[in-house]
Amino acid sequence: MAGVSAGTVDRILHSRGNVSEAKRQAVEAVLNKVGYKFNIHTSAVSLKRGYHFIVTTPLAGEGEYWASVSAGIHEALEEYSDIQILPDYFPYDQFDEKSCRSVFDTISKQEADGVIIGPTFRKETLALCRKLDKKGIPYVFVDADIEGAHPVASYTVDQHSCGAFLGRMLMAGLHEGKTILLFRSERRSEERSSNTLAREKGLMDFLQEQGLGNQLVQAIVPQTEDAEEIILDALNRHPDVQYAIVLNSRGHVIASAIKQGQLTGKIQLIGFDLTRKNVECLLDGSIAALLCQRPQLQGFSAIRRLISWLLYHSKEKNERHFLPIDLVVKENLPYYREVIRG
Amino acid sequence: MAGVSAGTVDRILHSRGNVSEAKRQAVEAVLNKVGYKFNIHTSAVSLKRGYHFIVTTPLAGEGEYWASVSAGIHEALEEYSDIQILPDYFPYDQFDEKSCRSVFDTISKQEADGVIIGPTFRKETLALCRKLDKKGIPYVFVDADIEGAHPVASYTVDQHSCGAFLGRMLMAGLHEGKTILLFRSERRSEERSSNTLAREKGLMDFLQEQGLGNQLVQAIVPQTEDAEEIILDALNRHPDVQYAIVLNSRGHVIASAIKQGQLTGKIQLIGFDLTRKNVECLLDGSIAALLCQRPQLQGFSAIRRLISWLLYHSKEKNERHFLPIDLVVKENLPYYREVIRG
DNA sequence: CATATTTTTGTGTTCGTGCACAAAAGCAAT
DNA sequence: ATTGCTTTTGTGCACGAACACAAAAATATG
Repeated sequence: MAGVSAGTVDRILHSRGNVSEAKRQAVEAVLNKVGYKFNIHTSAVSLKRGYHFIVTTPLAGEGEYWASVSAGIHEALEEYSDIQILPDYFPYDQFDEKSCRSVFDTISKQEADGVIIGPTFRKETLALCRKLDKKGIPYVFVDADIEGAHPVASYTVDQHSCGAFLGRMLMAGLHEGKTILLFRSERRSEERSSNTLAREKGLMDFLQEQGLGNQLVQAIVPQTEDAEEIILDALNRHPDVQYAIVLNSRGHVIASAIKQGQLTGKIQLIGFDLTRKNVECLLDGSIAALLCQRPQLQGFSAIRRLISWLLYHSKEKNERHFLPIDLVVKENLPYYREVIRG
Repeated sequence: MAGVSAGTVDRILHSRGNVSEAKRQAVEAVLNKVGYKFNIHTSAVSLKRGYHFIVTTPLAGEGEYWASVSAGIHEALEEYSDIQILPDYFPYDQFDEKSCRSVFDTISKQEADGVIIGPTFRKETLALCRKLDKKGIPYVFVDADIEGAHPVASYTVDQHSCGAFLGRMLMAGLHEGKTILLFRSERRSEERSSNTLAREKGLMDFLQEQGLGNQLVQAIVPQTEDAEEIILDALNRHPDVQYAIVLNSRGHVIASAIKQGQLTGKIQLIGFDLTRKNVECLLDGSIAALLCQRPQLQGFSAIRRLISWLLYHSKEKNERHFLPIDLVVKENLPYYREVIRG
């Protein structure tokens, strides 16, 4: 080292103050010259403290979308196992505003070093974020971004592009005089997830642009017991349908109706997300293709970002990361299982 | 700790011997109980040595396939910058066996702690691997695997599935009475890359299976100056062509012929690999879609694996990792740029 | 039994980092 | 110049890991 003691260097690196200007410059010059790089891992060792992370997302059963986010979180904790992190899961019901509110309420009373939020309800999420901002607790969004909040980062997918991507796939395969049947859930517009809405807009915009707008028809999928019957009915009412599409991860519901009606192969079903049920349908041919986000990468990245936020000194906020959109069919499916980095 | 000194634990962890059976068992019991996890980063600090890695792949210009592999290697070195690694690049000419032989010869004379090989020529690669085996130097394959060698791991793509994937995409979009035109390079079969051959087989098998075998015609792309003319000629000779396909990364060559002949939009061109030139064609519409491997992930994973091989104690060989195959079109392209983990 | 040899075990130092505390230097008031 | 206070700087220890070396215990040889 050039001139001073380790203590002084430490004060400079952490900007703890009480350092003379002369020495500061001298040390910084040396740091630059030798290309000093902060070592996050030895730092973690030396800090010898643990971190408490809160993860709040819609509740997910095994094999569902949010379970993959958790899997990514788990992988990151494994990868960074030299940094002691205690994750605490606070799932909420994505169809119940009240559940969300009460869970977020509990969270805002917790002590935490970082929070990962998979947001659904805008108002509730903003309220939580305000409280976290006030406490100075960093948070990261996965799957969706909420405007007006100030997360350290967000890891999402551009759903509008996602819809356009679907549009292109449909356009590429659509035959003369054939139509596309869009299945949508029964819920009112305000109640549908913002992701689904954005996908729909992306799709519609694309089809309009390409002059295919009038080749799309719609059908409603009810939440009731007789859904299958109603789906089959819709399919039969539209004999020209070549493509059936679903903009959320419930494509397998349509798939079972298709299997029921022995329409497999006649109708190409395209859905979203590599959930276990969808994968099964992809394998048996009742779903032709799935558009996928990378939920695991979202979870992985979120943890990674919180760690670097807490341990690094540079603190710039509001990064927006858009992750890739993948197209998965039977042939490339085996290689999409749980891959973050090979 | 329970009973013994740090030195003894150290001897046990490294199986350095000279430890009494009684203490060994006692210590191992404690390690299990407290869930001991080796910390690779502090280990690297205290080892205070650097590692010398050799990277040998076909020579790549900026924006080409192998440049992405290097980018992934670079990212890994950045991520693991607390472990001192000196990479040494030894590119060879992928179309010249002799160049490869002489480069591999040089490599086998070098001192190295690990080697990353992007293989092309089977015989030359096997010769190199034998020498490395003898010296006990670990090596990893990227992009392609060579049978008979004993790499620590390989990070490749299942090219047969890749061809089948392409087949499915073609089948989904092919109209009645239309054909597929496959452009292939002039080289003799033995000289074509094994990846390209495997893709071709995967594609052919799929089309046969689906009864579409007779809808595929072929044309040769020469390496000469008048390639464009010949390509255009082939396209004009086959007025029924809906899809043009190229199984290597030279799709942009066909694309410029298509632009020249003002056939953009009339003929759907599908190629391989997100090289800079191909990306440009994707953006201007002359290429409809690209099937992509994840060269960056290959490079990243290779470095990562060599590090864990050198620093961890468990040493199992011959892992084969098959990475995903992605479909990229204009709409999802922006999100595929240089993503390893967001 | 004493000594030599081998095997087993413990200690001390190192790395990069964080932090508490001690030491030194600077400066003002007496 | 001495005292007291603040600002600046240095020292020592900790963390988990690696390794050289010293110390102690066990065993062999005379």
